[in-house]
Amino acid sequence: MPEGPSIVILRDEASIFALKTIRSVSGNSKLDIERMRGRRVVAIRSYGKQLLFQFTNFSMRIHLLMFGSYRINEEKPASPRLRLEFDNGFINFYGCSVKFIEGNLEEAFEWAADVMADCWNPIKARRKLRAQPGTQICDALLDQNLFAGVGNIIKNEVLFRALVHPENRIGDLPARKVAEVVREARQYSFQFLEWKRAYVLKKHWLVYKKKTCPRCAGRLTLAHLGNSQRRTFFCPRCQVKFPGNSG
DNA sequence: ATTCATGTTGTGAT
DNA sequence: TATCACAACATGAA
Repeated sequence: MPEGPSIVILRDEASIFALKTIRSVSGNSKLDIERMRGRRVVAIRSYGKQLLFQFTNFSMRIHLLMFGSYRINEEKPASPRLRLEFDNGFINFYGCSVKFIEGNLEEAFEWAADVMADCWNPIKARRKLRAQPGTQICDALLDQNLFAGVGNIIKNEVLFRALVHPENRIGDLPARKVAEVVREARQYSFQFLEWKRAYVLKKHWLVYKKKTCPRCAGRLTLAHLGNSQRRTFFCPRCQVKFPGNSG
């Protein structure tokens, strides 16, 4: 479920509750979720992997983590962490993290860092990457301050599409390659969104959970790489490792 | 049946 | 003080 494009789909589905008033609140969240009762939803937004219900002086943030789920106008046999009821229906969230964000939402996030956002700023992303030459590119793609919304599937697919070996340090990549990774991060995320909407995402994976390189037909490598130690699928033949200058 | 994974946060140790 | 390893949460697929 929960990489940026999936949250965009959730946001769109939840948008039937934008500008509506919350009539009833329940759930097993330990927070003071009652504070939302009677309040009007000013906007339903997303930032990276987070869904946001914006109210007048605060916002409520849902993060589905790895296995969180939701239902709109539909029950499922589990107790919701949070349930919001409106005049036109309800939404349930399960197994997720709920948080309140006080004050102005505009200042709460760097909106231009969200790969799905209209205001996504690739130049800023490149500048931030350049500022950390020692970081491995596989870690950089998962850094939500650099690429909010990019998760492990997108990471793997982007690196393959750009033909970049995951263990390259940013400082060893030619500027053109850095730009390509940034461009692919945005482009593939939207491709992911379209395929997910059409329920055909998985069949379009080129390396994630795959065994064979679609380009050279060689065996793909699976390793837990980078600081994050997340699963990384890559073709050791097609994805280039650029030489560092320290040897 | 058991293990693992599309993710993040908090805690306690070092 | 900073960094790090680990636990916790939750659920479906292999």
